[in-house]
Amino acid sequence: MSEELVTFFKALADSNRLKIVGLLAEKPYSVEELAALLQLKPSTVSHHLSKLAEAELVSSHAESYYSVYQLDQKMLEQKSRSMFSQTELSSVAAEVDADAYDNKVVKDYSKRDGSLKTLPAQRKKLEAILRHVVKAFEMGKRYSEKRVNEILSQYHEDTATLRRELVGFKLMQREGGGGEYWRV
Amino acid sequence: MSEELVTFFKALADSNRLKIVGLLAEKPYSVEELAALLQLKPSTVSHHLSKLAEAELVSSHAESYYSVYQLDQKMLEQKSRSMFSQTELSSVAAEVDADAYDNKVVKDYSKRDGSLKTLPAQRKKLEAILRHVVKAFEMGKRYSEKRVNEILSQYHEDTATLRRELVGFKLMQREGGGGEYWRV
DNA sequence: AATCTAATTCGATAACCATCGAATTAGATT
DNA sequence: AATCTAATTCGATGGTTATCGAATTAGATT
Repeated sequence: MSEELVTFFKALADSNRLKIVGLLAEKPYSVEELAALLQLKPSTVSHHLSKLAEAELVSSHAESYYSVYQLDQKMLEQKSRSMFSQTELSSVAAEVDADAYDNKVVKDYSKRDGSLKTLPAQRKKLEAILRHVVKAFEMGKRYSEKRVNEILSQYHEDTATLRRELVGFKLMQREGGGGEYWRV
Repeated sequence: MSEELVTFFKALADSNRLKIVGLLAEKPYSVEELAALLQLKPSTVSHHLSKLAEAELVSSHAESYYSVYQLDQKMLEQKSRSMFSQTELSSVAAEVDADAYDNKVVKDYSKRDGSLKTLPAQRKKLEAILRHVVKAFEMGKRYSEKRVNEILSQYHEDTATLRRELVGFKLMQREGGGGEYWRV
């Protein structure tokens, strides 16, 4: 889950919190000192520190009256190294529904009964539609051109175009002369 | 100015924008495609992309109907390398008023007339007060103990403690026998 | 030229969040 | 034990921002 990454960036997406990190990079400070330096109230600084702690960027220990906060340098280095690694980025991308685009195109171009209003002019959208349409054919089964047209006609009257494009986009194949089609 | 850093982190501090970055890491996408994939409206995605562009994380070019956005990998690498460098961190810290802590302590312990309500019990605060008090003495000039007490008395009646602590914290020095003091 | 299509901009709304002050808690000093 | 101090928590408030729908713009296709 990329929740952790969001927490990390949110923690640093505030100028006062960045200043806190900058100060703690020099040496540890108590809440009171930070508040005085940043000219904020202790309660506000406490709030900021809890956000930084949630991202594991700082930790604290008691020291007489004070709770002294220090920067977790390890975390900082680790994050800056791994943050934009290929694995990290693709794990974030993995969270999106890869079919959402096709689904939307199909939805936009379909009528209530499942037939198509029109055939999209744009290649990408046409391809999405064809990926949908081709599901009407069973894998490994052979169809005559007549049967193909019957099936396609439930989507759109222009079965010739659909048939041609399905082959063109290599979603179906046609045997040289016999006029037999199959899904690939 | 750390404004740039804040912009950078703010740009990534949103889960949908992170997903966009994750997707663009694979390949370029149009606004419409991103909107379908994230199940957001194009106007919303446009908004997100403009934030990412402001941080120079993405750029776009027109392509037929679409404006196709791509990730600026250079920027990503550069940022992840320099983000937490010592120079970057200390430049952020440099924006805070280093005297703000002393000023606050002095303010908290001073009455309207400039004299001190009490002497702080905590070392750090006492030190801040002493750094303030010592300014009443000219650099390079010598003072008799009697004169020192006169000057200190405008801050607090316990001149003996003040005098002793000023020497203890090495803000003033005292000649062995003669009883002369000077600021250091 | 007329028409589409996608992108952007704008205004409105709801959710989020930084900040504060007051009240409470935790802990140390006396 | 009583008192003091700093930290935290809580509630309220004002400012920010993610999201949407409508209107507009920019550009390509016909």
